[in-house]
Amino acid sequence: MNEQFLELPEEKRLRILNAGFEVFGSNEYKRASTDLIAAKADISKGLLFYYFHNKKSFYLYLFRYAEDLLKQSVLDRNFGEIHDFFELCEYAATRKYQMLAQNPHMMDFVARAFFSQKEEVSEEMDNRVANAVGEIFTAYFNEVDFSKFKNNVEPVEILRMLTWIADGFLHERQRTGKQNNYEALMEHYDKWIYLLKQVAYKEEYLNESCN
Amino acid sequence: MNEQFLELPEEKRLRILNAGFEVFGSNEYKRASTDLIAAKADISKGLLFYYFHNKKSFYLYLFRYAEDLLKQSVLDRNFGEIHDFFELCEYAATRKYQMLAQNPHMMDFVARAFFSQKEEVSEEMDNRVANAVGEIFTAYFNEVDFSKFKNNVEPVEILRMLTWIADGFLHERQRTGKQNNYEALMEHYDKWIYLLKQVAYKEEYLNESCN
DNA sequence: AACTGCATTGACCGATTCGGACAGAAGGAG
DNA sequence: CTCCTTCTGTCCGAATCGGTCAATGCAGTT
Repeated sequence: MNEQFLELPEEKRLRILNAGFEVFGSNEYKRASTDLIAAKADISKGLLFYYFHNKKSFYLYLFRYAEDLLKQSVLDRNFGEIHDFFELCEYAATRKYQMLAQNPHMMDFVARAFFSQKEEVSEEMDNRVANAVGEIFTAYFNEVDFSKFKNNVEPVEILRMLTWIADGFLHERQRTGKQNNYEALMEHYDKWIYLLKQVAYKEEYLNESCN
Repeated sequence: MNEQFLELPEEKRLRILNAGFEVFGSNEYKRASTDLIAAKADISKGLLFYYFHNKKSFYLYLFRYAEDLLKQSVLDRNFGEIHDFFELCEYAATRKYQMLAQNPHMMDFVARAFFSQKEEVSEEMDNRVANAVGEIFTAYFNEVDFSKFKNNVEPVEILRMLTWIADGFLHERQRTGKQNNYEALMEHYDKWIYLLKQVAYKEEYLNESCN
């Protein structure tokens, strides 16, 4: 990468990055053409290759950029102060879907990068991906009071159900071209939490405030 | 389509169809190359174009073929005799995922055909898709006794949650390269039904046999 | 053996697309 | 005007694709 790229006015820099996220996010690597990226960024292809020596180095720059942004967004420390399982779920979901709402193309890019196997970039990717995933989930639920759960209910199972429901909800709305999907999601989220809390928590914990 | 295609020995005919499902199922239309289809079917490209005059007509033949198979599979009439909501859910899921297990490539193809917008085939597709979807869900839950539900619980919400959980489960296992995904799914399915029944049904219906 | 008719092959073609190179325009600073 | 950096648009060789077609193989008939 040409260092001068970092000196660019932010508006232009983001235009280029977002064009990359969009095109790499909706096409596989080989078919994501630099022509299209340059067009979406409203610059010439020559300039794109002036800042990034070749296609692959641009792609890898985008990946590291997204990686940083994601880490930075996930690893705020507020979650350490939340002790109720469902409260923490809701907090995490809020943050996750806020980010999705703000950077749709970036998340497309990340999702695709995740699943790109056997492509020309994958060699360099595989290591990075493996790391980025594991780091997160270990610490997250450390401060939660699991004694509220019934003995025969596995908290992690409830978490997975909740995640799948939210993702399914979102996926269906996107498929049918709906709007305001993230707002709608968080509206439903409380309801799902309420239902799952019924079956997961011991009775004496069911009446806690859920604002 | 060349009528002689139908006269082919079944093994060869299915080889060609499955190659088409696989390649169209994992690439978008333009990038799904007839070279690759012919190679996977173990025939020459010339022969493929001998049976199907061009790429598009082959694609459309595959779509109609899949459409027929799906309808035929969904519209058996057993579901009319099931009156318990969760029993019917499980029955439908079993059939759905049996089909998925047997025809993975075909379902990839269908899924992709669903989402292909603005591609060269889409004009011919849009009508067919719209029809195929609506026909199914209206009749399905007609014979179910909804009086078992608590008043503040919406059956359709429970169904959606169940569907999303199952799809999420399956997607995660496929993503992580697991095996025997459909068997594992149906093992978990009972557990999810049990949990959701707790919150959905009135108390007097909770002790029914669930074999 | 020779002929016939059809299934099947694979080399080939023109069109398109792509990554990348490069000559030079544009434009500000002195 | 000159110099320098930024930026453009065109061009090229390589690869890929849908589709064609002359040639081949091969079963059946005479």
